[in-house]
Amino acid sequence: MENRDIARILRETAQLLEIDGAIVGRYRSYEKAAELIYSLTERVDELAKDPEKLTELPGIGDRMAEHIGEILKTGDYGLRQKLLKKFPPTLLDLLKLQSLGPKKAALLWSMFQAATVEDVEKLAREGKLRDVPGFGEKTEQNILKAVEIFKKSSGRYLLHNAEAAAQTLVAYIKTAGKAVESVVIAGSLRRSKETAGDLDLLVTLADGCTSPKAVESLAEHILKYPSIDRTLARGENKVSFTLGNDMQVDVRMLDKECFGAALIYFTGAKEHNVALRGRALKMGYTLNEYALATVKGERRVAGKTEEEIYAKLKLAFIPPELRENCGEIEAAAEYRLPKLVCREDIRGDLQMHTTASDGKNTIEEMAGAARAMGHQYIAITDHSKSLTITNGLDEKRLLQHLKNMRDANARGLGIRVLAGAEVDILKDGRMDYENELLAQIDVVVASVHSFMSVGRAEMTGRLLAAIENPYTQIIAHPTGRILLRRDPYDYDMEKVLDAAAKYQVAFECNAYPDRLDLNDTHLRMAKERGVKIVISTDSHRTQHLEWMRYGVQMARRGWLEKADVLNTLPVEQFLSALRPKPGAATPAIPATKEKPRSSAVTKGRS
DNA sequence: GCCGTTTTCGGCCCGACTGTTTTCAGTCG
Repeated sequence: MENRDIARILRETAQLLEIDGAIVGRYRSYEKAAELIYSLTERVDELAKDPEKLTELPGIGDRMAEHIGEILKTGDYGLRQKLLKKFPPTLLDLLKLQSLGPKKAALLWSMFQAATVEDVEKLAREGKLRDVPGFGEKTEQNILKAVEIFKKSSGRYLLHNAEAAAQTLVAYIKTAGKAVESVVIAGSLRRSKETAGDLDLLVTLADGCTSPKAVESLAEHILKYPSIDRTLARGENKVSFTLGNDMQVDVRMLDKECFGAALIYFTGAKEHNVALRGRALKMGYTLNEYALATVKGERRVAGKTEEEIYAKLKLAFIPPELRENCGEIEAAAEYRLPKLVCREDIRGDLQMHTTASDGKNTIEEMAGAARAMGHQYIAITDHSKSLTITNGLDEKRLLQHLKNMRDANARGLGIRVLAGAEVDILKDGRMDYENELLAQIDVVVASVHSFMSVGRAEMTGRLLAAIENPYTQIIAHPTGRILLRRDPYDYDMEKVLDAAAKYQVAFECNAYPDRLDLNDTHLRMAKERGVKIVISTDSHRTQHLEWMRYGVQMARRGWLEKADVLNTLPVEQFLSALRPKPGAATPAIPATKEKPRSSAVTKGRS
């Protein structure tokens, strides 16, 4: 059983308990257990073989360990089933509606047996909600709006779209003039999470501009932003609104003395903040968005910078990408946080397409753009023959394309061009080209593009077969997810990564903003097994090469260091670090048998 | 249900804001 399934059962139990009116602490312990398990890199079913291991986890006691045991054994949990006899499962959907929480949902159920979003919408349209205790006309309207948003969007946005929206807004807020000291993007965007649900902006006020009146006029300015659709809240130091695409924006305006505390607070993740506050309390401090202060006497201890707050909490500075309460606080306490890979470490890009298949630019154009970005090498990896929709290359065209890439490289483009290919992994796990041909490709990138729903066992076998093929060097976009549109393929990631480690096959961290694949958890799993990562953009035009930074951000979220990422190496070292081809000549001993092939490679490498 | 250099009981992160109330519960991040 996967951790996420266990976490889901516990989370639903927590929500049902809250609807049922359980005391705060009880449902929170289920919530905390769910969050912990969701973010764990070790498998809970493995850990649970030794019950002591489970109770060593923070927030898991004897009782919770028993419950987890029950979930692993039966696939479900008795208390959850019992609560689902009392409340229908669709009631949990209601919690996704803005302004409707567990208390109000429970009330609607008890008064009207309303259990679905449609039920609630009907009640609101009929004007029946306004008379419910604790509701009113305004709440009724808010619920109708929430239903509308619920129906038409997933409520999340791709990282690069959210970033573009945020930057435009930041530039606008800065036009307020001298009242604004700084405007920074916080929230999940600062953590580089692959999708954002909303934008969090932090505005610090310049000296002499902190009076209520000055803040009021700044809020006025912000709310005149032309793309605003609806103002949600307007208080003394906070404004919230939605943009035309329903993206919610929260802006907090604070004194610059609070900057560090506020930035930690608004960067999150919520779970990280909760854990930090817990640590603060144990040390006799209390932490909020204004400062770190002593519990007794409320003496201010820190607040101006994030660094000083982490330092007072006896923690190393935690980079935003790691702030998910996934072990980063423990690591920071022992000063063993990873030194994360950064964009400047990257020397090459190992997946991109040209006009030979479905790309928009030529070999020379891609090479020129990559050189201009400072890359030292690229692999051009057009699609293979089975992927007809992309104009995939058959054997004859591939041979010609390999020659074209090598010729272009030989002409000297100021960047090393490796003659690669993105080869389809067929339904039965065979590769789309015969080994004889694969042997002639400098960098063999393998990936799945078809039959994505074959089932877990078959998909696992398929990837294992691909990895066992001696010519496979990199597995590209390994889970196949398309963010907000397509789920990852289902397969046994542990098993497949173990095989990748055994056969020295690298996994890709695909930087294409719709993919960002592998995700953070899988990257950590790969790192733990010693599987090396290649960050590639999967560019289909020159502009896409810039997306490398999203791949690096994802790699950082996966705790990767420079040494974990192969394309931080100079080209010769990179090639040596890839899985060696069968019978390939080592640099010292030329293999006469392989002469035609190795001479081609040698030429390519010149 | 978890947990302890205040505690084996009684808390559980913390504050802003709204909308309904007439001093505060619920929701949200």
